[in-house]
Amino acid sequence: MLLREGDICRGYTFVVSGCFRMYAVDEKGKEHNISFAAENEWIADIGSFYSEKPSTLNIKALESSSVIQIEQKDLYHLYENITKLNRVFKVMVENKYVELQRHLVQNFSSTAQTRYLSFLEQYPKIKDRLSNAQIASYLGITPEFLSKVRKDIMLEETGKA
Amino acid sequence: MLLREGDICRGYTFVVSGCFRMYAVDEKGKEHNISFAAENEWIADIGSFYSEKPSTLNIKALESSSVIQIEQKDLYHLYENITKLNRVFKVMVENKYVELQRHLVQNFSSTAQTRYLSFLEQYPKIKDRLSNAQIASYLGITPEFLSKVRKDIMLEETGKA
DNA sequence: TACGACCCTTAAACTATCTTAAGAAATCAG
DNA sequence: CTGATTTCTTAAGATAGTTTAAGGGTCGTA
Repeated sequence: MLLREGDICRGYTFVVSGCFRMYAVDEKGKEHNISFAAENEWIADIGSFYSEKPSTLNIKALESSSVIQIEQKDLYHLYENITKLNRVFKVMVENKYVELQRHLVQNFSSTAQTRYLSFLEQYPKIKDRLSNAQIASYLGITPEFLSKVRKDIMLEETGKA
Repeated sequence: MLLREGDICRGYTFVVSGCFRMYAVDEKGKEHNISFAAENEWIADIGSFYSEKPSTLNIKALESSSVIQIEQKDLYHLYENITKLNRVFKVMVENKYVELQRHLVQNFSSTAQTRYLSFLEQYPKIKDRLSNAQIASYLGITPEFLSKVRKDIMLEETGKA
């Protein structure tokens, strides 16, 4: 468990090996995955990190993982000394922002099947390592319905071929 | 029309009077509202602004409005001279980020009725100025269904009272 | 080898939301 | 004030997704 709801996100985490998910818990106690991070990716609650306010999200390992954490003060220190690094993180934040917007729009513009297909494209590395429940939570559907979606896709493919 | 999909968002807009919406257009041509801005609020595609990459969003007036636009170079110039301003914009970006996350989670954790009720709380100023179609687009439902949601809420209230 | 735990799939019944179509209400131009 | 245009509501039928429950596969453990 890297981050718990209510705590302030005090560092960026670089995933060396393994896999993490960032998720929110709603009023009914259900968990909703917002994003994943596997090898060579960064993860953090950017909102909490930069505002230094308590996070509403959780970050948790899905496999036994090893990570490198960079803390706020060290990062800011590096920012000052390495101008390029500043830009790297800036671009990363921008990308996460745009990704979040895309996720939102896609979530109310397309059907679960379409969302699943674009999930497969977007996360080719981890799609086979995640349980059905994790993927379904990211897509905003139940694991049972994900099963059906997969079946329908298979039927369509074999039907066409 | 303040920003058109494909253009780079080159400035922040401060709404003096009137009202704007920021929206995305999906593959089927449907429009999905992401956020609104009325008097004394700022609006911009933050992703495009800071990355200087083409926007995937549009910003359009809902009423005849008057605005003040601050351009990139002027803003960066002000950043250097007024340290406090830097912080003001930083906080604004953080808040928008968190709002976007909340919108996403809420969208797949709660029913249309719940979402509508929290929309009313969140946008008390503009809730009466927006057409049904605009509100429905923000909630991710059809205007017809919004009608029904409203009716159901009324029925529940009178039923209880 | 067998057993239990866990996850994935299937199916049936149910619910939320969409689509279509029509009528009622509000807005606007002449 | 009247007709035209747009927006809002209502209702019926269709679809997407959920819930519940049951059965099958896989894997670790005794």
